[in-house]
Amino acid sequence: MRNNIKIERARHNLTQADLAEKIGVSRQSINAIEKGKYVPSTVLALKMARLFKMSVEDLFTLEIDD
Amino acid sequence: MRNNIKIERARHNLTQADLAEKIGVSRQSINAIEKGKYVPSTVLALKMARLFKMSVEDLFTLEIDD
DNA sequence: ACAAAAAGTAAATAAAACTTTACATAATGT
DNA sequence: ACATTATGTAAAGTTTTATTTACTTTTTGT
Repeated sequence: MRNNIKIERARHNLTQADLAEKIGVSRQSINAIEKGKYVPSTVLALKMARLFKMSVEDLFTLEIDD
Repeated sequence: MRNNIKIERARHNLTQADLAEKIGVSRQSINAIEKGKYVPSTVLALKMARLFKMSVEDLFTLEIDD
C-alpha cells in the first residue's frame, strides 16, 4: 500500500510531529506509516483523510501485492 | 468506530465466510470487525470498500470517542 | 558556517489485530 | 422437527501496529 501523507503534509505545512499530535499518535508512527513501514489502522486513516479534507482512497491506495 | 459491513453483506448476499474469503481474512476476523470488537487495518478497509463499491468513509465512520 | 528544527532510524516494549481450533447458539430450508 | 448453514464467542498463540527513549543525519533559516 502506498500513501500521499508526505505530500499532504507539505501542502498543509505540517511537520511529522504536528501531524502526529493532531491525530494522536507518536511522531515515529507517522514516520513509519509515511515510509510504508507499516499499515495504519482504519481509525488513523480516517482521521488523516479528514484532516486533509480528502478521501481515504485518495490518501492511501492499494497495490497489486496487497 | 462504527461500520455498515453487515448491511452491505446483506445487500451483496454474502455470508461472513464469503466476505472473509474474498478479502483474505478469517471468518472470525470478519465477525469481530463487524461487531466492533476491533478496528481493521487500512488495507482491509480499502478492500472491503472496493468490494462493495463504496468509499471507506461510507463503510466505516469515526465516532466521538475515536 | 552555524544553530536549530525536522526527519530518519533502531531497539525494547506494549497493545492491538488476526489466526486457528473448537464449540455453542441462532437462523433457514425442506 | 430435523438437518444444514450461518453467526457468535472464547482461549491460546502469532504477527503487526504503535509507543518510548535515544541517537544520527538531513534540512532550513540566519
